[in-house]
Amino acid sequence: MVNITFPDGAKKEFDKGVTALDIAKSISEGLARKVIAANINGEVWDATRPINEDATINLLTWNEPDGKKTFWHSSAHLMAEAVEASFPGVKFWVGPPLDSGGFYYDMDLGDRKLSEEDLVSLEKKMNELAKTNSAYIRKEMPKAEAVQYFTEKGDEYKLDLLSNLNDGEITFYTQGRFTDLCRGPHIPNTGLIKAIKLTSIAGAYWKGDEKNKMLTRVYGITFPTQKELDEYLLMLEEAKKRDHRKLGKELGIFTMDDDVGPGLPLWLPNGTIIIEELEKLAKETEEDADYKRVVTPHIAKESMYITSGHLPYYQDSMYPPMELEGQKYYLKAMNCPHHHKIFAAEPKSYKDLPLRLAEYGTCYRYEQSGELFGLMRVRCLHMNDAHIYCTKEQFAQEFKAVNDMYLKYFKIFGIEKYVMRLSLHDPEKLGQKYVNEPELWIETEELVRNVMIEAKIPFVEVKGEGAFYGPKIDVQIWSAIGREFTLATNQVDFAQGRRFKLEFTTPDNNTDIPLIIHRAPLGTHERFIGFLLEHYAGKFPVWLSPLQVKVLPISDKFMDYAKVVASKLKKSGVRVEVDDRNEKIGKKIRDNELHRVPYMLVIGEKEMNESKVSVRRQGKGDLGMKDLDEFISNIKEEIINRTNE
RNA sequence: GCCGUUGUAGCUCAGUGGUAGAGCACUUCCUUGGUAAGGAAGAGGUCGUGAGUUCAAUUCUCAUCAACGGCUCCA
Repeated sequence: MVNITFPDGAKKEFDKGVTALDIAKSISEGLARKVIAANINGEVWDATRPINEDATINLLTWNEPDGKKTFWHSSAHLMAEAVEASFPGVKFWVGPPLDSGGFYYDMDLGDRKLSEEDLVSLEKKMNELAKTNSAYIRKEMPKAEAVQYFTEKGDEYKLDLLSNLNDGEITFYTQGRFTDLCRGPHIPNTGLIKAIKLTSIAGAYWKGDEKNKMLTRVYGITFPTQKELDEYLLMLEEAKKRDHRKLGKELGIFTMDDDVGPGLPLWLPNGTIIIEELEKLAKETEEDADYKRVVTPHIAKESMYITSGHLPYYQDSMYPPMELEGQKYYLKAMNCPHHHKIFAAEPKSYKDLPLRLAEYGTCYRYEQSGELFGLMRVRCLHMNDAHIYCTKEQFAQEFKAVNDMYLKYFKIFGIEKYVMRLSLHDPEKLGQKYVNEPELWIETEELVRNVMIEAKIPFVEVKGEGAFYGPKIDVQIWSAIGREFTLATNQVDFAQGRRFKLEFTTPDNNTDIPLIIHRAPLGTHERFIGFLLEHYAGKFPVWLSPLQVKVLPISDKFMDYAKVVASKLKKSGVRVEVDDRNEKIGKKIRDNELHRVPYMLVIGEKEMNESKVSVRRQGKGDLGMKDLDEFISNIKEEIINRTNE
């Protein structure tokens, strides 16, 4: 007998060799039908795997993340079975579930290419195979036997996987006619997979290394019911409507032009208003925090980027140099070297520190063509940049002050869905991707970690995401279609101060090198506005909205009064236009609702006679008649307070 | 940069080996209408670009550019 402990602490005895599925059945048939896998002593197991020792059990269904993952991983196997049936000789690499939902499988199809039609027929095949209710059968295998199996098959990919596994930890899974080397776990049988959608075909480098062969990756998603698949597809449609590329065009925010070049957005008048509002916010905030503004050129000589160390570490991301008078000049990809030169322009004392130099700097980065993505990833960017030069003693407070500034901004914009990431170096890439100062790395990373812990700001740590000159706190966000980006960043730099020979005189009349904080709480205009478009679904709060009020006369009899209203608003500093088209009021409302104009003022006979306006709020409808002066003072307050509605 | 897909009017999209169509937007006219589309007429495209095949190419082939979905890389 084995003792099974349930999540609520209840204990029960079962025969040795009992499975999670048996246990579920002992509770109810309904539950047993829903069980996907089970957490046994903290490890996710097949629901059909015999339990031979006392254990704690947590039955996993579709409602648990691990249940979903198991479901999708098994779906990947089902897809592989369909692929193998359709394309004999195909070799598989790995087929994991995705945190964001669904799964993929990487495969080597030789010279064959998959088309969209292939996906449709594969889906059909998968549905047929699912209906066979084939069990996923687990089998342990000695390493030698496994190696022999794949050697005979000529499967170099699975042999590569096996080379990292030890004897005794190798398992195979078989469902229907498909057998795969797999750690598992899997769902009990294919019949649980009721709704299948293969979403896309893509190339993916083997082991994620661009030097390796490119495999074919097929993405898909599955659900236990058709309804859930339909809902998922609907959700994708909705997400596409939020896409900043679509909204940016509809709302006249930015445009791209082939003659200007890829990744070089042109900011239209509406977008420029948003830029100017953001800069106003940044300048106010930075002035409050005792930053000093500077302005620097867009280019610099090669020698500066040799000094900074950017050329060895960053050259691939910079536009190639132009040669003038025997000198090479680079377009700047970052503002820091220019700012360091400003620091160095005059001798500094400890009394000058912390020195905070701020600039909305224009930078150019030669991003690889395939990486460009609307406004989120571009080649010309305007960075909410500043560099803080401080002593080691001042560092913690300065770094924390930057974090506080982030949080203050995020509150203004109502940004809640983000992850703070402590981005660390990768010791294996010291000297290549990261300056070769192992002790300084550890020391600085600890410094940053402590600031975060003391500030009680939750964060995750990721190795290999640091800047070449030091660790950083990145704010990670997700675009409407689920792509991850760094929105804002707060970086420590222990390297460039020394490289630029930046010094200050200490109280005891010695010299020391400042620590440098690189920070961009509002990231770049490009990415930030791209993000805001999606965050607000185009419905900017009044203070940010390119057009704040549209005056809608019922007919042109009221045009003169409409113009008086508009001119009063304009004099109060409100961005306003009159809809003077020869259209009915319903049409005017519809068009301005679609353009996300926050306030519409309907003007007719009543309003004209009483010096009033009928206020309509975008997305909310008619708010009723108000005195014009009352409306003006309300909206001005909303603008000044940067009310986030 | 790599793999795949796409490229027709300002936007969304039909379509064809014999020099192109719809809806919306736009212009003009009628209409002067009270909270999400009033009516009519009109204008607008050398079908991404370049070459090839053909009597004939927007349609077939190749190249190239760009966008999109991924991979790699990053604010």
